[in-house]
Amino acid sequence: MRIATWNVNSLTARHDHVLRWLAAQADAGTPVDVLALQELKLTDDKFPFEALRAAGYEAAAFGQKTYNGVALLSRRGAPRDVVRNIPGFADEQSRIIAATLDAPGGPLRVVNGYFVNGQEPGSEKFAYKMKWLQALHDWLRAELAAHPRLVLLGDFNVAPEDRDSYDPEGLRETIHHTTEERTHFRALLALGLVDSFRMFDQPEKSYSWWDYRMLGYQKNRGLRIDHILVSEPLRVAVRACTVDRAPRKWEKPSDHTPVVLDLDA
DNA sequence: ATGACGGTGTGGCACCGA
Repeated sequence: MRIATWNVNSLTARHDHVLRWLAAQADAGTPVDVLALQELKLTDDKFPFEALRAAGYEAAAFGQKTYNGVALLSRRGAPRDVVRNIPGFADEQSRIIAATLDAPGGPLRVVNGYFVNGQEPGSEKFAYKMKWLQALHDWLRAELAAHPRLVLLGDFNVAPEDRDSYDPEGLRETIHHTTEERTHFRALLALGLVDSFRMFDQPEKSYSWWDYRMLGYQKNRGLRIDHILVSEPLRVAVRACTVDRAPRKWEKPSDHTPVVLDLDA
């Protein structure tokens, strides 16, 4: 069971990359079972359900015009019991889609999030980020109680530790690096979630996002802000978690690249 | 302190992302 997350920075612009990457994974003998997408930047009437079905995936989408938007793709049947955004938290922006998906070891609850960016500490957007993170935390407590086999993944817009940033000193207490954001990240772990990437030895300077500007990717000036967290009952089933940098090298890439979880469940 | 790059929209640039 392979589960991946990818912020595509417009599904319209990255439609071919998504299909190409899924096909490449299948050709390599390691097909992706579930793919969580963020930053679709399109409305649901423009979502490519048919093209994905032809590629073997059923999808649930939650889009909006121009900004945000999330989707879950599954090659093991249609997503069930779909929840859009955080229940009880009024939000104009499409940032969460959760669903139950079939896996060999039983159903999995998958929560896909495009977390708020927050722009700058002290700004209104940062305040929104803090409120959103608190609401997510409070809702996940109940979601975990109802669904012990849970995966939380997506673009968290938080670099959890210094080693998740190319310049932790120079960027100290700037966006993605603030103590407040990192405290929220640890609060999610305290609910009983594990950062699957850090269950394993990883190459130093492993990132999932690189700025388009100033040769960010070529210089490996990146951040690890895309994460896959698993609930405690799933921990023993985790086989690997890796960053696949291949699509970041393709022509007109997203600034994010996929993170992949290999789960024996 | 600013802009660099890229996507979107109904534009002649501005806004947003991270």
